[in-house]
Amino acid sequence: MAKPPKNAISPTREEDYPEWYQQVIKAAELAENSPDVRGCMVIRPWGYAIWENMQRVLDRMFKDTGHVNAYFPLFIPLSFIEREAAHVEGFAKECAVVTHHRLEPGPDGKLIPAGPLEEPYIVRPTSETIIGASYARWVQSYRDLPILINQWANVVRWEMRTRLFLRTAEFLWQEGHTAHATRDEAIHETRQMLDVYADFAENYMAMPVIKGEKTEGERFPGAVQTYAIEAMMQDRKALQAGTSHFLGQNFSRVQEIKFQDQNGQEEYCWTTSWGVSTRLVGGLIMTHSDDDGLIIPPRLAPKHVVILPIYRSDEERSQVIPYCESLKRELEAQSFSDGKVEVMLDDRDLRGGEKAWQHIKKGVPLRAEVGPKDIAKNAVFLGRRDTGQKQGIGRDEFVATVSSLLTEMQDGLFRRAKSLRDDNTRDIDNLDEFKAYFTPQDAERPEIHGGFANCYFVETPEVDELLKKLKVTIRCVPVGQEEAAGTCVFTGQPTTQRGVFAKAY
RNA sequence: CGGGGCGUGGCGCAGUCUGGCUAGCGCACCUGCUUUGGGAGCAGGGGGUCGCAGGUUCGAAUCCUGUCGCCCCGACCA
Repeated sequence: MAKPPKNAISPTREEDYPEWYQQVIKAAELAENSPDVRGCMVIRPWGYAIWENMQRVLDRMFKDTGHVNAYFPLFIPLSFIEREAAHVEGFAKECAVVTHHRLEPGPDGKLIPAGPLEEPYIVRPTSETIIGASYARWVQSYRDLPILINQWANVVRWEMRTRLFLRTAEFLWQEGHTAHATRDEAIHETRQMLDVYADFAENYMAMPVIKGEKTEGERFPGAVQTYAIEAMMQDRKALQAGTSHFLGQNFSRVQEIKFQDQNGQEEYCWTTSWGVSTRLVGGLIMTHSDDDGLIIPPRLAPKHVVILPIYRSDEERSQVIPYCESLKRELEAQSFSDGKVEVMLDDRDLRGGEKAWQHIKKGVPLRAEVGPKDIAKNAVFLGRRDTGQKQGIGRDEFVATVSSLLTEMQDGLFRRAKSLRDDNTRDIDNLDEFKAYFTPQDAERPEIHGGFANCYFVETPEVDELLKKLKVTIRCVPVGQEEAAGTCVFTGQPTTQRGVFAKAY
């Protein structure tokens, strides 16, 4: 009857990490590839609930830093995108274009597009240009500044190869767009939002990140500076989890976003943009989950506790269910993080084992099994998702400590993720070591290897070529590093620039 | 865009080379009984016309032609 101990997810992370990732998403019912629309995903209720929690927390953080929400059109006139040269270069190859506004029956009875548009629209891949057009109309005087607006939206980028949450043709995100009177103020805004993202990643997602600046080659098309937070996944690859761009006056010049300053001088605004997307859900999955499926940090979990009633007869049921319901109410009266403890009572007609496994795979932090034996002792049998630990605990003690237990789990997940990153980060100062670090033992079936490498470097075409060959990228130059002189690992040239290198998603 | 592969119940597949009874199997699903504290067992049951179109044939999932879609590798991917 008892099955041999087995992991819920197959393959394991060690066996095949990319496939494991797919299977975790499937087993946790987070999302699926749309069978009808190429490259797009269906986000299922459990996955969407995680995104909603992310939204709720971030939205409050944005408002606490003075931002307001607004909404701009899904479509952008083709000519808007053309205005900023680097911007065109970056996005032209992956745009969905709307050319008609009507369907008519064709000769074979099938519908064909009709009513061609005078100027085609593109579906926004990002909204700098369409939002900038509004800003140009709204701003006249320095008194109109700053504009601090965020938009929650979907965007479309016609990607060749997609992966659930990490890169999909359509995805959900927020994009902040701000306009300022001075360069310093805009730079401050850019850095402030980078800090907000890092705060969110570390304190809510329990995902340690490195804040850094992107090199020229990795910059947002049209930006003067791009900052990002970079996280390490369990396969030791890097994930860019959020970006904050200082756009200088590049966009304001081509869009005529200008104002009169105190001296009556006409000036162009300094603008910024910043965003995080549903990719964060992918980051959350790959940071914490194990070979039994998803693990959700409690502060973002849609449900913190699932109560699993156990009974054999109607008679037992009539005893167990009321006990569970009152336990649920008591737990829900407890506060956790910035809300209450979220509890679900799972009274579905399924076998106990199967039911328990479903919640394990979905990453619910705590499972409380309650049967007649527990009730006799006024206790529950508690399982922790993060450590796998299970033990009986008195009901009153459980209720009294649930909040601190969740906090302990949240902190533990962060520490575990940080150890993984720290253990797989090293300073490298010679090229042979660099190559060895990033070269798999078995090229046919690459194993988990490498990690983050901190190296002095200069950016040259030859260096880019070598990195490309190794499939390694410069993730960022961390902010707040103390300046020191070193030697470029690749060219031997003296430099003070020190960056984080890694394979990346 | 170049190379390779695949379309058969919800999912995963066999059958195709060598056309032939009513198109099978596993999982999932439904019902009943026995079970139930880490993924249950037995019995019964529902569901597919074989991607699509045309052709060859007494007969096509199977052969031929065309077409559509998807996947993998490469290229590409702020």
